[in-house]
Parts: sequence; structure tokens; C-alpha cells
Amino acid sequence: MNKPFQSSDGDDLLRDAGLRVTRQRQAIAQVLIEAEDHPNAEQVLARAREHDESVSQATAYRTLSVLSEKGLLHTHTFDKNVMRFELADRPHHDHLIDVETGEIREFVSAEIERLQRKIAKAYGYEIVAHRLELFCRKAAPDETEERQDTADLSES
Amino acid sequence: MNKPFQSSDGDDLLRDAGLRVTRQRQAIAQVLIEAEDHPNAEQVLARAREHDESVSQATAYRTLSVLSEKGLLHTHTFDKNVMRFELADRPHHDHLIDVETGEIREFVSAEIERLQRKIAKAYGYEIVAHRLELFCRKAAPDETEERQDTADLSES
DNA sequence: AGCCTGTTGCGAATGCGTCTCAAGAGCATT
DNA sequence: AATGCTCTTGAGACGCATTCGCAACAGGCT
Repeated sequence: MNKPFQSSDGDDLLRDAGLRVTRQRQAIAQVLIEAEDHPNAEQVLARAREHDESVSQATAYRTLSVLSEKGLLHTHTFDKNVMRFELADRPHHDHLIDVETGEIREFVSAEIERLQRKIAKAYGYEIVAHRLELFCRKAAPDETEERQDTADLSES
Repeated sequence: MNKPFQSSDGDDLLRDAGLRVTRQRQAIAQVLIEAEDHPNAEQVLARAREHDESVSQATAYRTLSVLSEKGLLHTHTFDKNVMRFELADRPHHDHLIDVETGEIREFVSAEIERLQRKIAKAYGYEIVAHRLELFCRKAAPDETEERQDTADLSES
């Protein structure tokens, strides 16, 4: 009945973070598991309230914050000043943001990842985290036939 | 006497943005031209006040904001919640942030840029802007000999 | 020199996120 | 199922970066 993969269970997610399982946190965890986008705190709160209307803003922020610290949640700031969240157990990917519509597509490029490591290493560093975001607009149409010869892509 | 390249003159920068040249804005423009780091609004304000102590916080924010909108200034948010600024006419580069010290190094990789365009194109988009940030920590020492065989690098 | 209009400084306001604290609820135990 | 220790909660105050409102001020074209 639930998703057959990943942190399918909200309670597990919370326990993994070393948190007590409360109604409010269950609601929030559920929202994160069900989310197929990158909701911000306000959206997480609104959706969590559909499961349990008693969830407060403070609890939403606190829970998101703890889950991030524990590494179970990844954060993004595509638009300045609002933080967006996404479960960390999702496969790694970078983001392509349509600046006209705000739509966000995910992609991975093993080749870019490799070059990133190479660059970091050249400076004597190792990568702890990275952020790659492409802010794009729809190109002139009719030229989507390039799509197929790009083996280095995948969607999530 | 001035830098022989780029927007060497603050007045030009302001006029390019379609702004009246005022003492306060001259002070701010000068700060941006002289900056070799990525100052945030507070730092820009403090430095501008060394040139003209009458510069107010509101004017600093307003000027930075207009220059950004006009595309003459690029903004970054390495650490969440504070915006950092950098003149747009600087050669393009990405950033490597030392998570321990906060030090920021700049680099460019033509190869990564190429792959980015390829990916965007594959989805039918063209890149308007991008952001690539590597959050790193110093790797185990003694292995800096990799440094030389990486032709795809340059510092700014 | 004078006028029109863009700019300024001040302080108040906004917005996202965090903190305080007393009341409430997990959950390990009896 | 009752107990109790401790973590968690909701409500509102608070913090901080940034923006706004407005009356006084000052570019810069004539």
C-alpha cells in the first residue's frame, strides 16, 4: 500500500533521526515522503496540517531543521531566501530551473560529477557537498532531436 | 592610475545602469570595483562609508539591488540568508568554498560549462545563468601532485 | 539659476526563521 | 494501565537581512 522503496515509513524516518514519534512529526514525515517536488517550509506546514491540523509553524521548522542536521533531508535555495526540502535518500541529482515557469527538472551527469571531483582534488580538497543549478529558458523549438544522443542523462 | 580594464570607473558603472551619479552611489560603486572578495551588503556599506560616511543602509541596499537587476552585479548566497555581491564584468567563474575556513576560491572549467549547455539543450532549454558551488574540506595532504595534470583550471 | 524628477536618510515594516517557556505527551518501566 | 522522566508542543516574542514610506534633498537638463 505504501511505496515499496526508500524511507517508506515516516516513523522509521523519525526514529532514524533519534526523534520521538509524535502525531505532528508523523504528519510532517508523511508529507516529505509523499512529496514529488521541492516544497518549502510553508508548503510542508500546509500539507502537514491536512494530516494533522494541530501542527504548528514552530514544530514544522524545528522538525525540518533537525532532519536536515541529521542528514535525512537535503535543503536547497533556488530562489533566494526560501529554503526548500527534499528527502536525502532520493538518488542524487542536480537541478534545472525554468526561469519562466519555476518548473524544476532533475538531472544527473556522472561526467560533471567526475570533473567536479577532479577540480577539487587539484586544489587539494575533497567535496563535502555541491550545488549545481542551471537557470534556463525554453530554447527555440524544433531542435529536440538532440535529446537522444545525450547518454549522460537520466531523470529521477 | 586606475585599473586599465573592466568598469574602471564608478561613474560609468552607474550611468550604465541608468542611474544618476550621486556621492553615495559613487562610494558604493568604488567599493565594488575595488573589491577582490565577495562582500555582503553590510560589508559594502561599511566600506562605502569609508569613502562617504553619509551613505545609509537603505541606499546601499537600494543601489546593490538596482545594479543587480540591471545585470551589472552578480549575487551569490554561499551561506544561506546573506547575499554577496560581485561585479558582473569579471570573467565568469564558479566557486569552491572551504567549509572549515569559509575561504572562497574561484575556478572555471570549460568542460563543465560545455556539459551544462549540452544537458540544458537535451531538455530543450538554453542556460540563462547557472550556479556551481563545491563545498569542500582540505583533503589528506601529500597528494597535491595531481595539481599539474589538470589543464582545465585557472584561478582568477 | 530653476525646475522636474530621481534620490536620500530615517525609522518603521516585512518576511523567513528561531527562541522562550509553560503545558502536554512519548515511552520505558512498574 | 498508572507513573514519571524527559522530550516535544503551540503561541507568541524575537532576530536578522532586506524593503518600504515619506518628506527633505540634490542631480542635471534648460
